[in-house]
Amino acid sequence: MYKEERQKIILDLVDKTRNVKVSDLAEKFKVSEMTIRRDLDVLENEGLVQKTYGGAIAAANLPLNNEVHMYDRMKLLATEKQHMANHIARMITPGEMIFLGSGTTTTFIAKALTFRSDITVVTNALTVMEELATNADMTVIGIGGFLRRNEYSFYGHFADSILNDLRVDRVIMGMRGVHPDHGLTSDFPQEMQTDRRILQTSNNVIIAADRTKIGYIATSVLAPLSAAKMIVTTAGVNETYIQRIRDKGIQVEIV
Amino acid sequence: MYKEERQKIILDLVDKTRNVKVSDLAEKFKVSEMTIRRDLDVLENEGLVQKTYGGAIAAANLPLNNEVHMYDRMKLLATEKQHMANHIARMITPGEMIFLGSGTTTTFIAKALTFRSDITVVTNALTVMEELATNADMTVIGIGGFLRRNEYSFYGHFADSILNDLRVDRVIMGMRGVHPDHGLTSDFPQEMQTDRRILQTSNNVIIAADRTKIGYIATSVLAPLSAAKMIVTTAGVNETYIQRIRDKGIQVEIV
DNA sequence: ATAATAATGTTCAAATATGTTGTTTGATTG
DNA sequence: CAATCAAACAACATATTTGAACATTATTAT
Repeated sequence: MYKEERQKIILDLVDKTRNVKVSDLAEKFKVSEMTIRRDLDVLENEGLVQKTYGGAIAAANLPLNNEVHMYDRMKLLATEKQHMANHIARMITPGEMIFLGSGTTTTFIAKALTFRSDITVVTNALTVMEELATNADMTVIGIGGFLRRNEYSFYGHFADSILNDLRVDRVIMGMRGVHPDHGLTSDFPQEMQTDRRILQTSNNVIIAADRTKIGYIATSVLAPLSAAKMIVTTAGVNETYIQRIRDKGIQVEIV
Repeated sequence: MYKEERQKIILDLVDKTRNVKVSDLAEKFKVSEMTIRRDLDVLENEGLVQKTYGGAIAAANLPLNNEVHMYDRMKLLATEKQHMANHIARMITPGEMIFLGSGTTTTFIAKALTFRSDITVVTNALTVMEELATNADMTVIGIGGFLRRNEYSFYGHFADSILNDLRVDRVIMGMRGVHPDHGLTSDFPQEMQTDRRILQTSNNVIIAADRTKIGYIATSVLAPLSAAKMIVTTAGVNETYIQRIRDKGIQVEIV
């Protein structure tokens, strides 16, 4: 792995978790802590993260004149996700009952669905519930359970028991890692059981995963790739992975 | 958590609530009070807060943004409910597992509980989930179900089935009507079943009902008064009703 | 292949974050 | 206003992290 890749992944992690540890990263990438520090130095100089004693957090403030790059990147990432979201939202036909998972993209999808009153949305994402509670008027079913704070999602056996009784036309969820051989993986083992149940509530599963997630292998294996019917990702994705995923009979759309 | 994050959160809190206590912060972040003082020193040196004896307040020179105004205005309008909320919040002892229903007052209670990491909160209120997801760190269990939009609550048989498996130390909920003879009544028949289950999850039920609710009879009869252990209401309430409620052995507190 | 360059690893003294203790300072109340 | 008690602080203790300097390994160019 090149240091550029590593740094990109670190940046993604910081964006997502808001806080990383040097020791964790060193272990994760199997490099010395010194190397991680040097990576963080680079990222800090580009204004992308803020180093702390022991690790780093997301950059404190918006870029100054010379660092417009970062702003553009953020905007671009947001636009890409927005794009994916709109694309997926257009697939949903009147009368459908869909499940929406947690994550930025699915929240965008919820936003795109607010004017649709002819569908039913089931979700375990607090952000989706909020969006649809205030700005929409379709039927919304929330999945209860334990609150997972940094993801704003609900999981655990209470969630599972509701999911047991549900069957939906379509499942739409994000995924931390999508790999041709290792399948669908996530970062939070505690939510594994719940995520698996979600996948089982329909055989029409759409995975929304931007290009950084394709080829990535996270810690918890949720299901083989065949659990998904379609992967929606963003431009610039590694084509080799895409080919191998398509070879497995999974539809892939790049938007 | 890094000190930078902690300081950021402290700053947010100061902005939001106008004043923080060293002891509360130390407990919330599980660090020593000395550490909090050092954090406040940093923030004070940056001109972001002003230290006081026992805590800190927002820096005097900071322009009051709309949000703060809004908060203050809300607080002013809802002083009575705020009062009730604080009163009830103080009853909750460490280690307790409580149920919080939906409504303005219970949302205020949630706000008052954000500092408490030693309790578990079960709720069917979207507003409570939001509040506790962003500003607190105790265990939160959400009750799923159908979303009731104008009340931001969840109800229905999915909710019921989770409630079936739960038993809490204390139930705190609002009530549309509280009458000595007609008992506890609500306005939304569809939620009746769920509300009844909620009442059954503990025999320590506290009803928060401002003075306008006492003596009122709404359309759906949920339970006789004896389902409640205590009614908390506001000054100016009709004393005749209060007497008759007390005669039934229900504790009444007027705050 | 060999040299040149870049990336990464290693070591260790200095720096940092936090806790602890004993003392001082400030607020409150009879 | 003195007594009292909680809060603040200074000073020290400790565990962890850092970064400069140098060593080693990988990559690229000649």
